[in-house]
Amino acid sequence: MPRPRQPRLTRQLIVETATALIDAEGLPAFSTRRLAAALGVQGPSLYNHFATKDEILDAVADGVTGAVDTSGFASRDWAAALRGWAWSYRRALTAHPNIVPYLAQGPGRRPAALAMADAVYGGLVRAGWPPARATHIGAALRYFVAGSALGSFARGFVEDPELYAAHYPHLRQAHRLAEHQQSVDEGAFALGLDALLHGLAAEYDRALGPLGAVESGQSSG
Amino acid sequence: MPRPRQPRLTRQLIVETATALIDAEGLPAFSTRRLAAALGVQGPSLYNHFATKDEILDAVADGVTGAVDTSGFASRDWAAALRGWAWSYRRALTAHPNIVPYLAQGPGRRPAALAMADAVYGGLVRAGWPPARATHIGAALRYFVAGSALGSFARGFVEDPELYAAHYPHLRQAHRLAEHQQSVDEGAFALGLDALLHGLAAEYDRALGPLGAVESGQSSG
DNA sequence: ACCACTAAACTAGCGGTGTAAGTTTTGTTG
DNA sequence: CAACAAAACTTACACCGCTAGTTTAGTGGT
Repeated sequence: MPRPRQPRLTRQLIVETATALIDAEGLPAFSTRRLAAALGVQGPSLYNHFATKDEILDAVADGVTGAVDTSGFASRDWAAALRGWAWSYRRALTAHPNIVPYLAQGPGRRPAALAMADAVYGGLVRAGWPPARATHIGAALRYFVAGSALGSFARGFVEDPELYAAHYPHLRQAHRLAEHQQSVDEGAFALGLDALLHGLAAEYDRALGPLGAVESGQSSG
Repeated sequence: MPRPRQPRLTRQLIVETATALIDAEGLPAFSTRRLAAALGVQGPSLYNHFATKDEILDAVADGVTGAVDTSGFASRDWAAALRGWAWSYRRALTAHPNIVPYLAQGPGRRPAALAMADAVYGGLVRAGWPPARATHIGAALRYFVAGSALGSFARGFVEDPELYAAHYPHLRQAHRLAEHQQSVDEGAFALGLDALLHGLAAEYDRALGPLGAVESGQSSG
């Protein structure tokens, strides 16, 4: 049954199905043959549209990153923009937690990720941060967001609390919290983000003077 | 050639060889057959000592985590202890960057990771942090360290700077820095860690009073 | 209207993977 | 010395990513 009247496969359709499949069954269970089956097609047919499995995963990851909102850098002060970006970034990743391991480790050439980095870097430089500092800040926040989305020890705790209690006495309490895994993760994220931004604000004042350099892209210094 | 006079395989020997192999050739290239070959043995022989490939990887990951130094929590104030731990943690991960993706995504039951979490949590609580806060702080720092070890955009930038310059104007400078990838990563880590600790210190003073609660485990409050 | 060409599916198959099953021999223990 | 466990072996299964070659439906040119 070759060359149907209407193509059954599209890059977009493949990516959407792949995303749904990964969301539903996890990254290890995701294979080209299974993806093809979900599309009603034989395995190798995918290679008419993508050169490699990683290229498909890159497209999926790019779709996830593309949902991140960086508009704050155009309208708000750098700290508020960073905060909004970080939360949006986190939301995008936790919406598709199963591709995060791939996304986090990946160089790859994913336009959305580069566009995001560009927006953050540009916004920080425009706010007066020295270029090198802007690079570091963007990277540090990415580290934090990606790490938080990757998974917590809470997820790793086993069901039986008694099993570890004897060996690791302090974890008794923390262990109980594993039930509220998600809220722990979010609480840790909120706390860490606040601390990071607080520290950055102090650094900003120290390095650039409390007068503030170029505040919002207006009026030079 | 079954059952040699002296066993050729040991759990320890397997883990050591696996670590070396992953360090040398990367995680994707690591397979049970290749590991067995490196040990002068057929593939399935490994299963006399480990039930599954993941169990081997868990052991490797545990070995890496085991090198993290948490002794600071016994001797220094919480902020210094956190700083020392974070750097030690980072050093342990960057010493074996290739298993980090596995380690980061994995819950797994790895005693060293649990011992580490226990030491951090205990140290923070002893310093006066409320238990919930201690959990969050430990998690936030793990997020940051794991994220930073996983990979930076610097590593992801392609060789040809001109290729992206047109599309993402702000990245021109950052792009050049890709050559100094390692120093960028480390700079971002140092900056982020300082900011985090600064923010936490402020929070500590605000929440527990500038007098400090129980400073070093002595003298109740 | 025909013909060449391309696109998009197919089938067949290669080399590799993790691991289960059963075999054989060695070392240890009652 | 017999019985048993341990630790290697061989064989084999189902799956993996991907290549190669085949077949046909649609498309552009004359």
